[in-house]
Amino acid sequence: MSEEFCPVHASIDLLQEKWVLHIIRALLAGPRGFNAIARDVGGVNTATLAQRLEKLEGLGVISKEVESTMPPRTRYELTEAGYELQDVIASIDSWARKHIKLDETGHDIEVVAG
Amino acid sequence: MSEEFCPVHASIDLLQEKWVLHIIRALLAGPRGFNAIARDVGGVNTATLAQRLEKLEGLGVISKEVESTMPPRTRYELTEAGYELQDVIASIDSWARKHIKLDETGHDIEVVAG
DNA sequence: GTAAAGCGCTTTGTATTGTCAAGTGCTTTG
DNA sequence: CAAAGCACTTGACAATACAAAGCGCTTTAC
Repeated sequence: MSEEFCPVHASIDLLQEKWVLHIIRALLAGPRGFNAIARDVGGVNTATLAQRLEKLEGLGVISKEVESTMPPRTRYELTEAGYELQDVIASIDSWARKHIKLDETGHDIEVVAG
Repeated sequence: MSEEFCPVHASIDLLQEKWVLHIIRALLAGPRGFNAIARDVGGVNTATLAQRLEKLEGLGVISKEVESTMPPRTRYELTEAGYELQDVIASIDSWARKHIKLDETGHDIEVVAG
């Protein structure tokens, strides 16, 4: 019964969680506060974002620093390990620019060979 | 109000959908049938898998070939564009091997600086 | 000098999404 | 000749994400 542990499978499980890649991409541009991440990511709801950030912090991908409680000011940034995810984002970036286009309607996406 | 289109954001939306990266990783090892993908991916339910495959086919990331209807035999494989996602999987792979470990309990994962 | 906007969240419903279990009709393997 | 495998579908259920409102307080904006 022993499912042997596969780190690649585990990290895909992590990265495919909704908003995680978006959050990492946002933080690669530099440290940010809660609402700034929400804006950069676009369309995430704050309850979900709070929970994702908490999880990523617990895992050691990002770190949270409370700079002041009142007025509230928090700083999220990538840890050393988290920062190394830049290669993943970079390869998504170059794939996307080569293969992702808008279709004729302008509403949907298509993947082209180009 | 015009949200300008960002292909990178759009492709993250695609790749973060549950099971998508696992499916692509499985198909990078070669073409496979429906149940073989399910086994490689591990833990996906067939209803969800069917719908993910249909979507990926519609986008042009994978192609489906029905080899015989009875007995049923189908072949899914990556398109040219889909195959180029190997760089994404490869960078996840090398990040994972460097940074993902099991914690002491053996039940949870942790991200280490290493 | 006061109203509005911003900060980092939490809370309460509701909608969307994924899951479980079972089942289909047929062939090949044991 | 029963059991297992193929590629799925269906329907009821559970987990997840959502929108919207609100908190207590400061900093801008008029």
